[in-house]
Amino acid sequence: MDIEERLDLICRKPAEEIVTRNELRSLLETKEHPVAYQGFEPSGKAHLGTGVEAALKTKDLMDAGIKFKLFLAEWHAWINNKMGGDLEAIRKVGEYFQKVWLSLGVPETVEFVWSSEFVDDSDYWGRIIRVLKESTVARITRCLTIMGRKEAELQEAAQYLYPAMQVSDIYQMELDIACSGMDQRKAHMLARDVGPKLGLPKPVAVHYHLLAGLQGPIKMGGFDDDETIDQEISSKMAKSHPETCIFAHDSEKELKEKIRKAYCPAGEVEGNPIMEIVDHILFRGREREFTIERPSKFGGDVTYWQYEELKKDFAENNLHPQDLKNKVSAELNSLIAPCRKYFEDHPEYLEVFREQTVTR
RNA sequence: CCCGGCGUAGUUCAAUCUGGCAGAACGGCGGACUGUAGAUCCGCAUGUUGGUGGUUCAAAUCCGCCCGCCGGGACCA
Repeated sequence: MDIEERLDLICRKPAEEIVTRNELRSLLETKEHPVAYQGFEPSGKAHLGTGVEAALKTKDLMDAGIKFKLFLAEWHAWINNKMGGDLEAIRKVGEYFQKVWLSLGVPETVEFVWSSEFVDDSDYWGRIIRVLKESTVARITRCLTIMGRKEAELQEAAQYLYPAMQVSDIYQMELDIACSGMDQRKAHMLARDVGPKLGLPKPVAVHYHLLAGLQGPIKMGGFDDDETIDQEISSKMAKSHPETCIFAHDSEKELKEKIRKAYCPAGEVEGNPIMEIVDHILFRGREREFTIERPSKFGGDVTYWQYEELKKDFAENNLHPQDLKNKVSAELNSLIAPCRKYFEDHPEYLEVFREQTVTR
């Protein structure tokens, strides 16, 4: 695989923003196996974003020859009051997440890293203090939205530690690339701003699209100054709203019912969660066969090879939402089937969710 | 430890002062309209009023105690 092919693989959808593509190219040119990571707060069940998209993107980078670390940020989850702040439960959810990703195709050679592995390292905390000393309170405050909380929920002083910890994580693991959803970009920008001041390299950032919840667009505001990004974060699929969130191991029945109820206005592509799934999960910018079965009275079966063709037909009302939904249900069903199967065979990993109430 | 505020439907809150059938909005569910969903229209259900004891014909409401959350203060050799 040459550099351009590797570059395309890394930048492939659902990737949405690369900071910067040129830096990524020169990284690939100068380093045989750059190191990347993606961090998560273990909390709640994995869904199409935290499970499927994360696994797809991890696999892309690994296929492109990147050494990949999946980081399970137990302490961050604790600060963010996930799983009731119970580190024991958080750890169990982390083990569950490992199985989700592996079942969805992440190669076994991935490295799992836990934040508890280096929280007793003074270098780690020393770097946090150095990051904080290079940052103003205002700057850190603006980063707090990476925790996915609204202003009213940002009341605890411990939360101010969070962005600096995330920056310190990047250097602790000696990463070249920080990969995450668009909602984490402020942490990576902080690392890119502060790192050089501390004599540390700027990480390349790979940010992927946040899938909308099945309810469609929500205008909440307050997550980003950029209106498009703000809407993307506001509307994202969230485990706290299970009826508009497809979990990585939903039953076929649950999956179909959720898709059936999903917001999907005919002819409207923007803010359409079903179209987002087609674009970012099913096509992902590549050519493939995508055959939609239709009764002959509605035009009979139709095959698309590119998302752009499908998008054009949908926008011109030549493709009805109902027919598209049927296809998306079937595709997603087979995509998540291995994950569902894994937890059918290993139900013990789901026990942690039995007693716990869902936390955001 | 002290002072104050608060605790009511899934959620945000009203009703508390002045005791008299516990309500609204949003959300949810069902139906109509759509070859999906949403929107719209029609209809339905929201509940141990934090717990407990008391006063009263009658308590979400008044009184006692307890629990929890929030804010402030005190303590800090």
